[in-house]
Amino acid sequence: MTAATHLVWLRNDLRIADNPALAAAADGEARVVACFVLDEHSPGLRPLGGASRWWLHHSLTRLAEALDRRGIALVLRRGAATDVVPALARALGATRVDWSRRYGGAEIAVDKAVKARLRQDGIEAASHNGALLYEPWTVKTKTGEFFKVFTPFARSARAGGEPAAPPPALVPRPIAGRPTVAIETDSLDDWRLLPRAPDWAGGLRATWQPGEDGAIARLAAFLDAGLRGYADGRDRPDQGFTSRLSPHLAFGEISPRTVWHAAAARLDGLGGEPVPARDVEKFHSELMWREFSHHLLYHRPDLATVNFQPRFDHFPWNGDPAALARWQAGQTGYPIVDAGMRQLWQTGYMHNRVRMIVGSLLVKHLLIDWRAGERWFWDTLVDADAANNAAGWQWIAGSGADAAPYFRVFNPILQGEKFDPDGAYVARYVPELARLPASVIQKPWTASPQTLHAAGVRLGESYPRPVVDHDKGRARALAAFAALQDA
DNA sequence: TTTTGAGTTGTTCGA
DNA sequence: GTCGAACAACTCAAA
Repeated sequence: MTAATHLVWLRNDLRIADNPALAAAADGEARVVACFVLDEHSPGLRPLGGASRWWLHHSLTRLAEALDRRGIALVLRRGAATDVVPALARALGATRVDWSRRYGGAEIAVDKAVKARLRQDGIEAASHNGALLYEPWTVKTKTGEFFKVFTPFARSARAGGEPAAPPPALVPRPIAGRPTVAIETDSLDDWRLLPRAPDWAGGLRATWQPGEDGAIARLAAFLDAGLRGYADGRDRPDQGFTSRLSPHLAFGEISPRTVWHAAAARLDGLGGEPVPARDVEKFHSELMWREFSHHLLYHRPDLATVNFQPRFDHFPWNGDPAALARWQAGQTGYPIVDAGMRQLWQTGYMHNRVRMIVGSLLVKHLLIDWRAGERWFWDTLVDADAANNAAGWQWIAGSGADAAPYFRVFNPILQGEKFDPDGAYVARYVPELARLPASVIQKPWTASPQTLHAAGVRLGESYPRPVVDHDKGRARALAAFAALQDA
C-alpha cells in the first residue's frame, strides 16, 4: 500500500520554521511534495520587480536545499496557478494541498479559484495564516468596520490577544518520505530571474543573504546590535539600528511571530543583555504597521493604484519626466535624497526615514503622482511588498488612511542635518560630496567657492544644483494641496 | 444620535 | 539656540 501524498504550495512563505501550511502537509505519514509556481499569466497579478526577481532566485535555491535535507522535493512550475496547481496535484495523486494566505485582491481571486478546482477534483484544500500576526478580518471597530487609523487598530488587535508564540521547529522527516516517482520540475535558471547583460546585482549580493538561514542570522544580528537604542536610533540612516528584516518578511523567510517573540524575549534579557521596554515596544509597533498595511490592502484591494481618499482623484499632478528621471537616478541636488535613491539602486533597500524624505520630495516638491514612486520602488526594492509599499506611498502623498496633514512638507536640508548630522550617509552613497564639511554637505550650493574647490566639487558639473528650490517647491505644493480642500 | 478626544514620522515664525 | 503656536479642518472611533 502506498502512502498518501500531500502537496504544499509555497508562495510568500519560503521557510521551514513556523510555516503552518508546511506543518499541516507534513502532519501524519503522508509523503510531502512542495511546489512553487511562477505565475505570470493570471489576470491582475503584478509581475515581480527586478530586485524581487533576484531575491526570489536565491531564496528558492536555499529553500530547495533545506527541503531536500528533510526529504521533501521542491517542484518548480510556470504558468497560471489555477491550471498548474490542480494539474500537479492530480499528477502526484495528492489527497490534499496546503498554502499560506495572501491578501491582495487578485491573489485572493486566484487562490479561491484554485481551491474550487481542487475540491471539484475531490482534493482537500486548506489555507493557513503564514504571514500575519492578526488576520485582517478579525480586527474590527465596534460597528463592524475596518480600522482606518493606526493607533486604534493596533490597540484593538492586541486587546484581542497578543500574537501567538511560534510552535517548536518542524521535526525533520526521514528520507523515506521522498516521492518514489520522478516529478518534472523547471530549472530555476530557465526562469531567468537573475539580471544579465548587464548584471546589476553586485551591490545586492554584497548586502544581502536571501533565504531562511540569512533571515535567522539577520534577526540575531539585530537583536544583538540594533534593538537596544532602537526607539531613537531607527531614525538614523547613518547608523545600524534598523532590523533590515523587511525583505525576509516580504518573502516569508521568517514569520512575524518569530520576530515578535524574539524581540520580546530580550525584555527579560534572555539570551543577552536586557533591552529597555521602550525599544521593544517601538519595534513591535513597526511590526504592527506591517499588519495595518495588510489590513488596509485586504479591505481596499486596489490600494496600489487607487487613492484611498477619493478627493485626490482630481489632484493636478505634474508628470515632468525629466524631474522623475533625476529623482530615480539620485541627481536631484539634495544630498540626502540622492543618497537614498542611490542606496536603493545599489543595494535594493533604503532606510525608512529616507524613504519618507525622497517620497515627500517627489510628491510635494515635484508634484509627481505617488504611483510613479510606488512603481519605481516596486521594481527596485528587494522588500517590495504590495501592502507596505502602497500604504507607505499613499501615506506620504496624503491620499492614504491616517495620512499626515497636507502642510507637512519635509525639508530635505533640515531632515539631512537632523538625521545624518555628520553627513556620513551622504558621503557613503554620494561620494562626490564626501570631502565637504558636515556644515554644508546637506546643502552644497551654500558652500563658498573655496570650500567647494577644496572638496573637489564643481556644482552643476560633478554634482547638480537642486532640481527645485525648497522654499518655492514648498509654496507650490502647499498651494496645490490647499486647492484640494476647496474642490 | 451626539459628543468628544485624538490622530507616526514636520516646518516655520516670532518671541 | 530654544520654545510654543500656527498651519485646517476632518475623519475616525468610542463613550
